[in-house]
Amino acid sequence: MATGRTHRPATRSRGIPEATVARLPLYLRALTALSERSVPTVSSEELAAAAGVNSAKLRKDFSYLGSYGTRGVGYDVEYLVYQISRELGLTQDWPVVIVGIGNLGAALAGYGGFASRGFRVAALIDADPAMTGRPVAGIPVQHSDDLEKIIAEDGVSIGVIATPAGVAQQVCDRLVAAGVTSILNFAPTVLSVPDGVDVRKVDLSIELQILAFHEQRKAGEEAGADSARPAAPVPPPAPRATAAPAADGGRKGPDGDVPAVMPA
Amino acid sequence: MATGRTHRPATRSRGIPEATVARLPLYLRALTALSERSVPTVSSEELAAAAGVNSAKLRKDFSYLGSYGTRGVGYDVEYLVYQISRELGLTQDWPVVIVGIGNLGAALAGYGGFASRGFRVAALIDADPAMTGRPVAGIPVQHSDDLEKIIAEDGVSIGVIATPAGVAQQVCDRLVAAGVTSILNFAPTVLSVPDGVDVRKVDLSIELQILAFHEQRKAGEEAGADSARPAAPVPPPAPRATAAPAADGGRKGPDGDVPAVMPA
DNA sequence: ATGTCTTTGTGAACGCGTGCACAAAGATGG
DNA sequence: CCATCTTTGTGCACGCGTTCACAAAGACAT
Repeated sequence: MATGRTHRPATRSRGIPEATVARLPLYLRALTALSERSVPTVSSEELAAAAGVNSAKLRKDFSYLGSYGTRGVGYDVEYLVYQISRELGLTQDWPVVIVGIGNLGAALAGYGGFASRGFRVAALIDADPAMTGRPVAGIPVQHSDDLEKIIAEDGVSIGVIATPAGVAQQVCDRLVAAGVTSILNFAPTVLSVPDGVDVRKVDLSIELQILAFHEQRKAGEEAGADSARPAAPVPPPAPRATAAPAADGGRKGPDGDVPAVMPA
Repeated sequence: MATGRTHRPATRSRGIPEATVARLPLYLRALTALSERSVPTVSSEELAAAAGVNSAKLRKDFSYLGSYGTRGVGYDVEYLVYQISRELGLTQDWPVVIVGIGNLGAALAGYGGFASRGFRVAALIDADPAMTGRPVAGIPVQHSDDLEKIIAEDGVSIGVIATPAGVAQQVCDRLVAAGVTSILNFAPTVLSVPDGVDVRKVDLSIELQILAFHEQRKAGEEAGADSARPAAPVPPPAPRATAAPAADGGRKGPDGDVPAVMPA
């Protein structure tokens, strides 16, 4: 799971719960597949199975959008595809910039799932002059000096950050200052942004750590009870005299995280 | 946000809530950064700010692990790093295989965040014979014919799927049959797995779609009220005579999704 | 030793999300 | 036109997660 929204604590935007919004793309994908097989209608049961969710949940989700089903029959596939697309804002074109063209940035640039959903890679941006002009996935990389100009000219409102963690906040600041109001962050850092800007983050290592937790549980289910096998349990240490004030200069935050996503 | 667990509906594993488990890696990252700056202790307030969460939430999260703080002082950084690492199972070595070495698979193979958290890339596997033997991120790619052998020999229990959507379920089945019990799925498909196997998925395009939803809302906040600007609202269509049975052959599911993550 | 000050740990209230179960709606057949 | 059958849409209850607010615990100064 890529996690967390940032601001907008629980403000269900106009009656559509966040949890529902997060599932709409799932339904859309399943519906698109059905559409390509020319299936005219689906029941909530079938569609729920295809999307991997509960059918009651799916019906309730759709009920937030309106009454688009027909009792005794199901949902019209094409119509539902359109309605969900419209609700998600995919009927319009969304120019996107990707900043940080390392391995990950390059993978994102070539990802087919974007274009097919109305997202258009407007520009690839990297700080390395050696990258400038080199085509990645058919798009020439531009230097980060031109970041503001690119965003302004193309009217970009969505930015993807695939830089090393150390520079992610700076990049974020520049994107926001230039007019970007939605950011997808792949750098392992907590970004701070002003109100009105949405941030979603994807941290690959976090997902693995969650899996490891469950894996460990499965392994230790019927084994050694609780005795610490590793060497040093380290008893609760004697606290130092003065608590470190940890004078953090403003909001620069914990940028210097260990590994960078990409050496860019 | 990478989303969703699959099975184990809400079974809080041994008293630690899922939501808390999902945040532990976040705390660990912030603590590691502090540790590298040789900060001896942190208050819940400071650490919460660094991790981007509420301080009360953080304290409650830690309370599930035990009473590791000192009132009036805060938490000992090193000790907490150790405790969280142990809880997440990061004190042991986790061999991981990555299947599907396209752009994304290659990016994952070179991702520094894995090794530093106790994850070791045991093998890279791809179905393309042309890839076999070629080193990616210093690790030679092996052919998928040897998948079962590799998993058995290395005792791999965690698999990463970065293949095109069309083959993800087959790959998943082979991984599970070979003994893998945790899967991180990057392919845009719903994987079906037997009980006891954990699946987490990361869908890049879903994250963007969620951002687009909020972006659209922000844009249309004070504009045209509800009148559909796009061309075809498509009135609720006249339903066909017979509902399509959509005879789905078993659980193969909606594999043929539009774009593949990687042409591998 | 006593008082003050800081910070943890948690009881309790609240809100969101989920899932059950069923009534209403419509299709279909006679 | 009526009966039956399917499937939606939703009222309701329950449980998890979040947040507030505060008492208890310990550090520190005098």
